[in-house]
Amino acid sequence: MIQVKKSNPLYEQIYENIKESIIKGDFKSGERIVDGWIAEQLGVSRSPVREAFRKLEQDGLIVNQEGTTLVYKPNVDDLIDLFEVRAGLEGMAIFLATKKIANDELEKLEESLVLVKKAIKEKNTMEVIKLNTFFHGSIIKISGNRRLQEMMGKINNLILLYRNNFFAKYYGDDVFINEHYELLHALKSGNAEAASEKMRQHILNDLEQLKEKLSAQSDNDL
Amino acid sequence: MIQVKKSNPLYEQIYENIKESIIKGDFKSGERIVDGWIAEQLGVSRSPVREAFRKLEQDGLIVNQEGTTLVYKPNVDDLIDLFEVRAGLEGMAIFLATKKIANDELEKLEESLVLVKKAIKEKNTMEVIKLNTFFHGSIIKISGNRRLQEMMGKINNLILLYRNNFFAKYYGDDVFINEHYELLHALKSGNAEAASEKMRQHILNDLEQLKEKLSAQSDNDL
DNA sequence: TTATAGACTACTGTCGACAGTAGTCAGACT
DNA sequence: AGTCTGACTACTGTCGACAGTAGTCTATAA
Repeated sequence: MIQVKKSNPLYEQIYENIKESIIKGDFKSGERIVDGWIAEQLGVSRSPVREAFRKLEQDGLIVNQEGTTLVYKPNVDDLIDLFEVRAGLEGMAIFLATKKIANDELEKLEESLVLVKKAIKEKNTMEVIKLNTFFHGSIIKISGNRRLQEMMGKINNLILLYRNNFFAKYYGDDVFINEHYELLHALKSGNAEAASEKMRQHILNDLEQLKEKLSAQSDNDL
Repeated sequence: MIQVKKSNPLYEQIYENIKESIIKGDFKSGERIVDGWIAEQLGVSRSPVREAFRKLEQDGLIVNQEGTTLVYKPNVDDLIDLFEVRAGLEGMAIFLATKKIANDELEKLEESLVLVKKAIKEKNTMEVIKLNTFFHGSIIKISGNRRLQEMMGKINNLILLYRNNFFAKYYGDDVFINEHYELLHALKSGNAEAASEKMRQHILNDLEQLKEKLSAQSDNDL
């Protein structure tokens, strides 16, 4: 069977492209972006760029303000909202995951916690973030709920945007590792309600720490 | 101060317009829709319609399939996912609401439950649905989390779409009223964790009932 | 009769153009 | 000097046009 890769429409490619640029920080938060500029830069007409804009708008990554469009600029209140939503969704994710997680998946999670302890000792921040993301991401995936995965993807983009702009290297205090162990334990024991409640608390704790950091460096007028 | 209403761009109006048409069922689930048709019908060009499409696509109300676009057709698996997400979000909503609900808001909720009992007795289905929606919607609003409200709005649209297409008159068994009383009680007592857990169970129970109805009338090939 | 090529059709994705508008700047008037 | 007016500019929203393509129908060939 011959397969031909028929490339995605431009507006899709441009959508992905801009999305990445925003998350990476190439387009800065609050900055203005103009369809014409991007069109010119990419050597295409404005139509597909505008269609990409509409998708980004719906993702919340760009905002329309009286005709001009700006890159989404997270503010503290919104960040809190996002974390709370995250707490709700991930709480549900682990609730579901508890009921269907396989042994090898449990082992992988446990391994990642061992690695994280090592990375913390070595002060390897990037590795810590990566493993932390892996831990949360795994549970979301194991939940098996596609909608939930999709929504968490979008939420994480927005939170990431915030972190990239203000706390590039932040990964919370090291208490999270203990909480991760507790989560793992709840997963093992099969107590979905307990796991869910722990996850919510874990994420809300993370939020509290973030808030403290925020008030500590409130010179960043958010 | 003179105020001039500068009307929204066409693509916004068209977006709202189509969204409503889909939810109301004027465009049927799974049906094909073509930008050109809508453009012609509205007497505009295809550009704003296409931009509206991109927004709808991001909402999940329409789906792109190899170049053609179809109205989203809910299937059972997806409905389950949606309900689980709903359970997560509304669980969080009541968790937050518990901590900030005012007395008059509690009273209004209680009133609505009294009215619902009456409506059930009178077999006034529309009224039951309306009050039920009010109960859940109030809690979401009281949570004060704008993101959560927004996301629940979209989820409810998708669920509504399902109901409109398959269970126009369904509102679950009457047990829900007892569960609503329990939720109210948890709200009053200020026990956020308990309220949250109850809400999740309440919604998952609702899902179970829906599933039963589904298998009962499985002639609807979803 | 079935299969195949060719014409026709309808739709998608993209383009370039244009009107309206908000903002900027320079020059004229007080 | 300050401010008002008008020209100029840049951007947004919308339009009509067109190429490419997938699907349908018809007529011809095996």
